[in-house]
Amino acid sequence: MQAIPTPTTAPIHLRIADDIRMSIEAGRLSPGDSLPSIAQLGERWRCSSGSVRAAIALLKSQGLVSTSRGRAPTVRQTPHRTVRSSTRHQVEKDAALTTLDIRKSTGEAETNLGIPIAELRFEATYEIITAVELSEIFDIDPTETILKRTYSHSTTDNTLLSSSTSFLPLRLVEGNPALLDEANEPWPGGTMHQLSTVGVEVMQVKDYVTARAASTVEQQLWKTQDGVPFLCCRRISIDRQGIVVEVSDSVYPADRAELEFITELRAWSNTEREGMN
Amino acid sequence: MQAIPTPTTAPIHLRIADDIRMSIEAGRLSPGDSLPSIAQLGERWRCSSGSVRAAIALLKSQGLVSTSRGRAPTVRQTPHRTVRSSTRHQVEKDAALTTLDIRKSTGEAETNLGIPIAELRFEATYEIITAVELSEIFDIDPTETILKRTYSHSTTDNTLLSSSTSFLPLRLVEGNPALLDEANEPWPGGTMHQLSTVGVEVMQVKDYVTARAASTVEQQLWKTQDGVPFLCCRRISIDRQGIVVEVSDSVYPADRAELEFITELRAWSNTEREGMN
DNA sequence: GAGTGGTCTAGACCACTGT
DNA sequence: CAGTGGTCTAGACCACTCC
Repeated sequence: MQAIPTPTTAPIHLRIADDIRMSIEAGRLSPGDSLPSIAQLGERWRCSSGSVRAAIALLKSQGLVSTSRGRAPTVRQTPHRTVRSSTRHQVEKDAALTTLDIRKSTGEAETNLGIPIAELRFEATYEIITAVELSEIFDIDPTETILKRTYSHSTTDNTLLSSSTSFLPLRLVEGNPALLDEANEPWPGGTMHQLSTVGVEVMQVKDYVTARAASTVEQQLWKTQDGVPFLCCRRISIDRQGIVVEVSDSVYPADRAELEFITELRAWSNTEREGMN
Repeated sequence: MQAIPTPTTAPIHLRIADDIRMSIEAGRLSPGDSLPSIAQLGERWRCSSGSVRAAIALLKSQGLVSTSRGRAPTVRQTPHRTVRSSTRHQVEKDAALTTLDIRKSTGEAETNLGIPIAELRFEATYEIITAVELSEIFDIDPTETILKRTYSHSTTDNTLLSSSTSFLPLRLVEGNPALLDEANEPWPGGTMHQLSTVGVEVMQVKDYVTARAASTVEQQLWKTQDGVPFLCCRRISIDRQGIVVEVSDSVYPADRAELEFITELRAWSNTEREGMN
């Protein structure tokens, strides 16, 4: 990550972008500050506006700069990241066996996204599909049926705030018809309680995290800026018998989200500790 | 994520990009396939090559398409993702109290990046800094000293394969002078064993994961393509007394890495389970 | 209304790939 | 060598912001 000076033989738009990037990293430009206008940069670097635009476009795709019509480019303001913790798994499990009131209130704590509830829209859609690619992960036949549930929260002006998809083998949940009706959402206590109604206790949760660039549609739905990637999280829930009972996919705009995972380690025994060094 | 048709009033480069994206998502174009050349697309859409270039640039920044000089653009091949599991934390802790031979071999298993060892270059650099922004997380004075250690693996042709930075309060480790000499790296057994030599047992590890777009320098160092974001992982290790003993930052190109975190849940007691319904 | 960025064009030159 | 993408220019028109 050392500072390799951009060679003077490099394309002009890369040299311009590098110069601006260095100004930002050195603190000569702070978040919110305006850059020189494209025309001014073109004069300073003695090049056409097209080359300056290419430089600005690069910085936008790297998340360093924002632009909008009629205003000079600005150094991007990064929003605060909300932490989502894996401790929710245990909290939800603990709440699953409590009263309706407690389940309701823990659910509300979870969906607190810093927006007044009145301006929040919740949506849940149920659909029955065949396993196909999910058959491997559930270890079932590709022709078996699966309940696919999609959840989202958005503001009243249609900005997505959360989005996830959950898959449950239909055979597992059809014992309780209430679990097949999306009108029962939001279900107090969430999936952990839903599964408890058909005798399933989740003992282990595996989270798989990666990231990818945003598509144009995602940028519109979440109202994210250029250069903001998405975190993709696949959660696999496993029951007492080691059977995969739920698979859930979530996405988070990476400029607003941070995922916390806590690993408790087994203590060294005293005899081991004595032999240390 | 539904298919909103791009309006015919939208800029031409967005319509072109959307059309190509739909062809890829519908499977009419498979990874590795060539797209029409920029000139051909310009004829088909009756627009200048500049607009087609803008469309292709957008698809590149979204990770869908690759280009290189002299060849038509192609649908990008996604490399396989290597899983890095949080179970390593326990494995390293268990190994810390074993023999030198076992510690060496578990270390080798960890650094197996699918590259012959002979073509792998390991680098470790030690440096002593003052805490400044890290003082809060370590709960120490900003003027206290910290051992900063940077690690990297690269191929013989200078492509980064792994990169991480570790911070240890100097006061914690200066009891063992061997811990202050980078010539002792790679240390068999890693940080867990190093800490054991000064009587520290890590009981809890917290991982914080987010992502951001790649900078130009990172793209060169890791030889990643446009549109590949980086996963950023901050690991905080906590000892028996609840004190933060290590902070470690790692980055991973998101097209090659997937992080696994396993959460074991406490069982419901039998009396609780009987009340289920 | 002056200044800004966004879109688009037509054309030039260069570097690289394949045959 | 023909065809490809990468860089760069000069200029046009439009949409938007701010004074």
